Amino acid sequence: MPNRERRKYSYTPLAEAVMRVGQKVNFYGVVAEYEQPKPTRGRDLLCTMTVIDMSYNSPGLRVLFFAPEVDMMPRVRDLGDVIRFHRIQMKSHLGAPQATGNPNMGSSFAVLRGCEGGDYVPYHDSSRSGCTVEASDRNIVGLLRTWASSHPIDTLAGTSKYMKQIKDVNVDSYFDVCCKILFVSEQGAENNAVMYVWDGTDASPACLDPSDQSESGDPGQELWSAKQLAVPVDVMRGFPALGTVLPLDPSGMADDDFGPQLPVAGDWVKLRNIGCRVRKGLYEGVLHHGSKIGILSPSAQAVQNCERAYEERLASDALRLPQWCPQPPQSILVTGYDHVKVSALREVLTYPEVTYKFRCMVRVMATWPSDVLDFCVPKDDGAAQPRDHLEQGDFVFAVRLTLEDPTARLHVFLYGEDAVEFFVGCPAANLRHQGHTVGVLKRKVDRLLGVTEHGPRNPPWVTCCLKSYYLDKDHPRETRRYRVFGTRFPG
DNA sequence: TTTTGGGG
Repeated sequence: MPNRERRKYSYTPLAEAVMRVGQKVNFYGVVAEYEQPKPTRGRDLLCTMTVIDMSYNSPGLRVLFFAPEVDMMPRVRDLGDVIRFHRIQMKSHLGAPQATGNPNMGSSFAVLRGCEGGDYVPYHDSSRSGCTVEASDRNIVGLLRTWASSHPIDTLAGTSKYMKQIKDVNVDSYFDVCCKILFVSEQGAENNAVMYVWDGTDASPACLDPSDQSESGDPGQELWSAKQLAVPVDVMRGFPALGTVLPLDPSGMADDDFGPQLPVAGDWVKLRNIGCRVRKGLYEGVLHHGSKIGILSPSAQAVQNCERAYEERLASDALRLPQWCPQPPQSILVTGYDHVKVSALREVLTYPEVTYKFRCMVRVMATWPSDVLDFCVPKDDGAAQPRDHLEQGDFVFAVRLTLEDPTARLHVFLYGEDAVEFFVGCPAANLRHQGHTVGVLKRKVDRLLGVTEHGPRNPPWVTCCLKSYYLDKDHPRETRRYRVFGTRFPG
């Protein structure tokens, strides 16, 4: 544009910018923290970030950028990327400098990759006609890239007094968590997405929330027997084998039309200021208006720590066990296959072969039927006769157990001879005529379910063997079922 | 035009 005078911008080092409270400034910076656009109580969306440069490396400058639409605010892909702002307002908040931008007051931005040797074309900018990058701009960007390559930006990310791992979450307080997004589902008529997040650790067994009580007379069994996660098995197959997958409800962050800008599967994020609740005996993360979704680089220390710890877990027989089961593990159930590696229930659920055998460390959350009186049913060939005319030998155990470990819940069947072996000394019978057997069964089942005189149930960790099978050989995966075998409850 | 949120 030789015949038009080009506006010349001067860029202020951050150390100087923070001295110019009340003025509008232009600056370049390296993004050290970035939180996704989210709704505000006002008309605009807000995205926040911390930028640094060689003059102002720590703690960096907080930038708040408001805009009515997501596309009008900087969409930073990775920490360490370079950002340029024009006409951004310097302010002070509680003694700390901060900058606010808003297209309404003429603010504009351009974001470029942060890696050395990268090009000088912004991958996102606010100008309709494309923004200008001159030789002086390339110089600044190059200097920042070189400087950033020798200054890990990671020091800020992943540390706060609120930081928790998934194994330590509880309903009592708000917290932060660094985690990987495994899956984001659209579901329900409200089109509410659910995010499923993971950090390689195991959530503790949740106490049944009093507000989570079922209204039926059944003491909570129905809740406990609910299957987990509305995640298709094919999706779950892509999940890591171990570690809790925590569902996260972002709807509390929404404001009328806008939800938060959600990350996608595979991203690592730092969730800030989130809560937790218990639904059907399982933890669920909850975002609220004050929550934030910050991005993390795969190279971030927090991410590396998660991945390294997880690799260690995978490789160690002892660390593979649920993190909340007693060490060394003890079990009131006995299996004959103690040398066999323990599988997590997610591995059982996603195993590629449909007929297979596993050993698991689980808790028995519920039985169905819930009354041991109904544990035995007439065999098929006797079903036509009145129940009272049947011989004892005409009955068979048919019980469904809900098993839980930190990775999944699973319905398994305890049937026939496997059940007779399991209950040791309690043959199948018309239990309505077998008071003694019923008493023995009831005591065993109560111990399995962790029933106590008063207070919430707390099922003990037990080892058990499972085998998978199918009902229809033409559709083995669709009709896969699981049975307990090779497992005894002596005493 | 000047909010919103501003780490808790």
